Amino acid sequence: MFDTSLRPGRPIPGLGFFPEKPYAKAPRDEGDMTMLDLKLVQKHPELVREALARRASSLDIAEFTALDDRRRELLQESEALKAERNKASGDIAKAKREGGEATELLARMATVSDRIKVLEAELSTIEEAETAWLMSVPNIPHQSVPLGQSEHDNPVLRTWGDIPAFNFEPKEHWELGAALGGLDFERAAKITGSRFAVSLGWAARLERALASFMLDVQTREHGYVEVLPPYIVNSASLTGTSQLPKFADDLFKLAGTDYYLIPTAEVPLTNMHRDETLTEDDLPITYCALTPCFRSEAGSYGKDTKGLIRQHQFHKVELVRFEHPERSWEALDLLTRHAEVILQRLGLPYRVITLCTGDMGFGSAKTYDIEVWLPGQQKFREISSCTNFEDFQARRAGIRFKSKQSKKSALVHTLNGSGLAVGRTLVAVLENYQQADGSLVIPEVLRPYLHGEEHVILPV
RNA sequence: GGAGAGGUAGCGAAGUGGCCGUAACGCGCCCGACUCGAAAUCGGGUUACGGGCUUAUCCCCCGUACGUGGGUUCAAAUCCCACCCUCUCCGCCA
Repeated sequence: MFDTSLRPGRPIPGLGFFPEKPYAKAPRDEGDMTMLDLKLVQKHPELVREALARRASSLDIAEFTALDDRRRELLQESEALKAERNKASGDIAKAKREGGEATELLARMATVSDRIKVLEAELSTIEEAETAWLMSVPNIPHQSVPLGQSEHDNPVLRTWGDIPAFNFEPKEHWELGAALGGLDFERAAKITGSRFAVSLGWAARLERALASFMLDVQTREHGYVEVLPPYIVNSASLTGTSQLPKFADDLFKLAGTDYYLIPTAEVPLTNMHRDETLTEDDLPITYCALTPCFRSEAGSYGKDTKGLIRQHQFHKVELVRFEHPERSWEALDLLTRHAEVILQRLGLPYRVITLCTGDMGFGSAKTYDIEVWLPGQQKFREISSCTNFEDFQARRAGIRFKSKQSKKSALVHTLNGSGLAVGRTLVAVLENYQQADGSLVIPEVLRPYLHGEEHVILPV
């Protein structure tokens, strides 16, 4: 079975946020570091500062604590006034019922109410600033994450399969796909623009077969519940999974609406349980979905301009897990294995790398990337990214669970990973299964999905 | 797109300015009594979040929340405005 010897150490309690209720309690850690996540900032600024430094974040913690001190001040004054007003309200009601007058009280309450309005106006300004600050703080990397500046510092965790030796010069997938009449980039550019592709005939069928195969393995063998979610989501969902507010430029927004095309099924799947309190027995909840993904690819001009590697639209089978905080680290290992199985069955060589602190995603506590070997490029290329967010997304999205004993609610841990990116898998199949005569052999596991087809032959 | 109805605890639902929001009433759920055990019946309990206090996730005190956001008022579930969602009917549509 799987090698489960990988066991990251103790997690650091997450630092995160939350759109509507930014001051929720953090889940209990195994140790004694029970505290509000804000208190993590307040009581252990050195821990947070160090974590931010590791991610090259320039956020100023003093700025935050100043805001928070002011917030408490305002809150306490306005709450005291509200208590007074509530009490006076009862007295006024009583006086009126008894036919009396309460002119003096009414006058004082008018002043009190005005003061409350002033306080609350300032309070909401402060809270806005505080939330903005919190929203821009990346997650704290797990202590097992290697330090590093960029993708060049990501250590290889393991490799699988042998790099194939070709007795001819292997072609790149776009060349092969075009030659075999399955990929048409020129017409896609006419229909839409650059970074789009038309698949036709065998290529379209092969991609559909790959997607079906992936879904079957994940649902039947790994127990994920198949979901067909909306491909369009609102800004609250994107905030929950942390694409917003910081990464709006990477998204396609529908003009005149609050709607966006999904950049990944992670967004609808994770937001399935936004603002819900689950029961402990519900966990883990595991979903998978095949969806198109839409990305603007802003800032990647000139990269991978040819072929299917970097498209504005691609299909992906995504895996999402909602886990008990005590089990999320073994779940990350499991999730990664679930993605790897697909490549193993397809006979595609790959390696797993651990993203270093400088290369991790914004909300990630730890990420493993799976990279498949592409003979045409003579390179390993990312085909899956498996991440444990710990409570980072759960805090923003308000996803809790109630434990039976303590009756207290805590934040769940969320994880996701591609299982796999379908378009890139097609690329890998093309490049790894190409033959000297320019034809393509269909991987055995896909043949049942293709009515037994074994080859794609070069058209005469 | 047009017309109408609605959104209050886990669910159903009452409440139309203060005496009703730890929210009536019913269901569910938890504990107890009765019972050999169960059902039925009877009694009790059962929102979340924030602030303060605190070693503390207990207790206690205070605040907030009736779809969302504004407004009127000393006081809003209740009155006014805008928006969102659900349902019914009509039109249109794959």
